Amino acid sequence: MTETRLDAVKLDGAGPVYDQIRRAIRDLVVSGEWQPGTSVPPEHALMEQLGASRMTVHRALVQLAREGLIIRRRRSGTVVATPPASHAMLDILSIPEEVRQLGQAYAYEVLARTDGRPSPEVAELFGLKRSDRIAHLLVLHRADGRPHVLEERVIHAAGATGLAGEDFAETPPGDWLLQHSLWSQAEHAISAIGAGEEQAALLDIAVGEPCLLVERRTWNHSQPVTAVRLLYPGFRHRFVGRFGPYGAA
Amino acid sequence: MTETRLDAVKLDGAGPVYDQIRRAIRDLVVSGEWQPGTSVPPEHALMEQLGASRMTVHRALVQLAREGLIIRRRRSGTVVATPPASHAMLDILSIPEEVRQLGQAYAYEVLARTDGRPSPEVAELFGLKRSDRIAHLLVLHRADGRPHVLEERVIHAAGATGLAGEDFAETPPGDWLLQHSLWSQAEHAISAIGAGEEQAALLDIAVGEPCLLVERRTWNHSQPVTAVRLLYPGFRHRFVGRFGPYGAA
DNA sequence: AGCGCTCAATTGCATATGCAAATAGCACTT
DNA sequence: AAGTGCTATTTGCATATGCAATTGAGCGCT
Repeated sequence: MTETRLDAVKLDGAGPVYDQIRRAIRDLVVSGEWQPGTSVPPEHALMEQLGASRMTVHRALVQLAREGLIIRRRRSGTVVATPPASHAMLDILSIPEEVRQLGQAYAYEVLARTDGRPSPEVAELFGLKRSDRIAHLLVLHRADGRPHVLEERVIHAAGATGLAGEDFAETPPGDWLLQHSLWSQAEHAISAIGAGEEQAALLDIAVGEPCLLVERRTWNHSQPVTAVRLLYPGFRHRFVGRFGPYGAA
Repeated sequence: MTETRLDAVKLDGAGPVYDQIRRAIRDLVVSGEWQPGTSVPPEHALMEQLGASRMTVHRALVQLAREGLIIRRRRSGTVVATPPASHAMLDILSIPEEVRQLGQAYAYEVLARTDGRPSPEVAELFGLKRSDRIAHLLVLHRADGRPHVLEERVIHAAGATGLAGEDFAETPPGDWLLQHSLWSQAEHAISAIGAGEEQAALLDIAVGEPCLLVERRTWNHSQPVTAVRLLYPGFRHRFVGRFGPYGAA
């Protein structure tokens, strides 16, 4: 349990004190400066460091805990939570996991990879400079041997450390990115489209067969990280969500 | 601004006091007993009624406000919020709104309506008894005159007051239900499917054209309210969502 | 009627204080 | 080694208190 640097918590004087504290700590967490697993200073320490009462510090920490950024336990103290990227989001992000949860055998092949500069279309789509270095991948995921989803992905080298030396033989790029990149923003778009010729061949379906197209782009503090297009044969996939009128259940 | 009944707030003695208060008021709101717009008793009143300190009452109310169930303003007091069903959820629920936000003219036709008992399939799909009374509707929504989405809907009469006397001439059923029913749970499923013959004719597209199928079922405290299948021509629709690793942005 | 002023109701925030509950770590025993 | 119990640390909860900020409502003046 590594220690965190206490003097890293700095207030900005804007708004209520408890909220300054909350934002200060939140920023340290989401920026990665306080890594998951490191322990947050106890209320007494923050109280002295910041010159606020314990209840005020408490209020900030309680709120952060409710937001899931930190985990608090009596006596053992407060630690930075491991980001839900590897939990809640995993359902959507990790295809191997998705397939295994269906009780099917997972496998994948990297069909193509090109490293270099983005084409004009890719640069446009993603807001990249033509001079940025990227990797362009085409991956086919299989469930019980049958084609499950076709993945076309662009990875921005600057956002993923160790990209050049990785051949994705062990881990498909989506899962690899979970380990080797950070993201703060994501955008999803879902639409329906007919399979093109090449796509149909790879997915082993008829040309024009309806498919779900999931497009996802992720950024880390406005720097692009990756963009992906996932093409699912439509008839055997559904995306399901449950919620109540006041939010997810 | 109607008044709320103060003695309706009852604690159950389970867990922290602030949370008992929070749940007590939340239940009054989500059950509809405290209607949107009615004013919640001020902190002092609750404090006396419940024998808790103001800060404790305050804590419960602040949390409810953050959850969006109530709205608090100094001096004017606290009122029950109008359910986000007509706000956040509206984006998805109200097709007229969706079309108008695209800057297109909205129109709709009720193509068919049957009132009676559910067929075995409908009963199965929805967990209804064969003896329940339902309405079965087929509605076509148009944007700028062109078919926009095809809606097939089942409404459980017991969950929607005034269903029998409503002909949906003024308001399409989805929007009408927002006014005349409550829901506490919803489930969405999105998939891709090719248009069938009848569907293609109605939507004015080719048979087999890829479409987005959105299926939604809603319940009110485990009692079915409505189920709907929305069929969107795929090429001109996308569902977009944005979020960060710690939740929606 | 309209305008501006004051007053008081109500929520927002922060502090100080005390006790309760959980438990990590340690000393001690078996 | 394994259990057993004590103690100190840390968070959780509730209270009492005081002041600040906002603003609806009434009042008085023109």
